[in-house]
Amino acid sequence: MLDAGLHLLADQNLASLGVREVTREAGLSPAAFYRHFPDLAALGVALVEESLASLHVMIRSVLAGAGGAEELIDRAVDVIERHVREHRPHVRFLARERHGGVRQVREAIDAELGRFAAEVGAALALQPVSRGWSEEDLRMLAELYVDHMVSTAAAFLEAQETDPDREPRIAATARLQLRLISLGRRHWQGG
Amino acid sequence: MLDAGLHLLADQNLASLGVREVTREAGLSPAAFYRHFPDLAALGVALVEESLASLHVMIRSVLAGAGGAEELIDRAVDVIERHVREHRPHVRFLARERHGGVRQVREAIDAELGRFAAEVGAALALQPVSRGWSEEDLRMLAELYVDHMVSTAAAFLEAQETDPDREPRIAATARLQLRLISLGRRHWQGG
DNA sequence: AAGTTCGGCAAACACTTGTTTACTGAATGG
DNA sequence: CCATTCAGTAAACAAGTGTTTGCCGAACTT
Repeated sequence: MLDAGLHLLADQNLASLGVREVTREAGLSPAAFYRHFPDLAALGVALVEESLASLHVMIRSVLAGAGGAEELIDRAVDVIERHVREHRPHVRFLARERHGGVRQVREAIDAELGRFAAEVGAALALQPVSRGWSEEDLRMLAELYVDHMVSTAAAFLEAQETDPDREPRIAATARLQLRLISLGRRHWQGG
Repeated sequence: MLDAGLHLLADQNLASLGVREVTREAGLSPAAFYRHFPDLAALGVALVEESLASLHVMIRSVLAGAGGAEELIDRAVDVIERHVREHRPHVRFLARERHGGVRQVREAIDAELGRFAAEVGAALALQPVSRGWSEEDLRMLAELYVDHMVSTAAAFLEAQETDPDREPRIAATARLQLRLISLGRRHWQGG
């Protein structure tokens, strides 16, 4: 049933999804839906959780494994690109519903992105470059990285669906931007 | 009729909007809708144009007027915050439909954001800090700024609607991030 | 003054929708 | 072996949907 919903959300958004539509796609009767969810919003929240499991795995695989800043940047962009390709429906769902019409879902996504930023912040604190950084500065940097990751993922998504030739250019741009941020980071002093 | 649509899109998204719904809100008969638009998608595109007029004004008011990097950053964040407050429905519409379910609208928004980036890039090229920058580097910097502006605007939007106390913190974070980017910019050498 | 466009209406068409109800078979547990 | 939960069904309900059609008055053009 989650799969059916996710499939329909390829070119629709949650608020315009119908109970009957979902059950039809899943090959079930309309009433069957209510055996599993009270609402369509509930189905949405379930999809958020499903989507973020894979995201957490991804972020760890970026932060783990050492290497200089350059290697880390390259690996990050590669991982994002591959993740979007391999989990397109989930990523699309997140991009679409992050500012979508269903409050519960919006809040679930935002809360989880916040946890992401915290995780990234903790990882940044361990790097030598961050010696002497205040909590606030670390947090703002982590948020900058997360926002950048989200934007990049969304750009990959759109490119993969409409014009795959644009993909390398997006990757190149993202790498340059990360390099610039990392440069600013090295010269940062006090908030 | 545009106003009626915009008002309904406060807690709905375009794909789940109905012709009858719009005309009812506007105090007209359903058939009247088709006198003005063939589709709901067309109404969406019209709203995009309406929304971006005010945005263009905003961006010029940031780029105009000289001043050091610090003043420019402060003014940019202020202008964004005020713009979101004064054009909330339009901004919400853009955030929601940027990755929404209606292809035509998505494309219209993306095209316009691209033009934004070009405009910002041209303005950046005039600043002394950008001497020796390649076209590609300027473009990626402009995109970074535009993406950051979009993220910040979305954050303001959510904060203003759910918990206005968070607003100053968002502004502070955005300023720090812009400062860090501007730092990276000063130390940039060659792509 | 005659004609034409413009923006509006009511009514009708055939569907689709969310949700509830009462019912059914299969698995599960004591 | 009996009871209970589980996951499913069909049928019905009232209400809402997109779109077309034919009609109408006002405003503009010539």
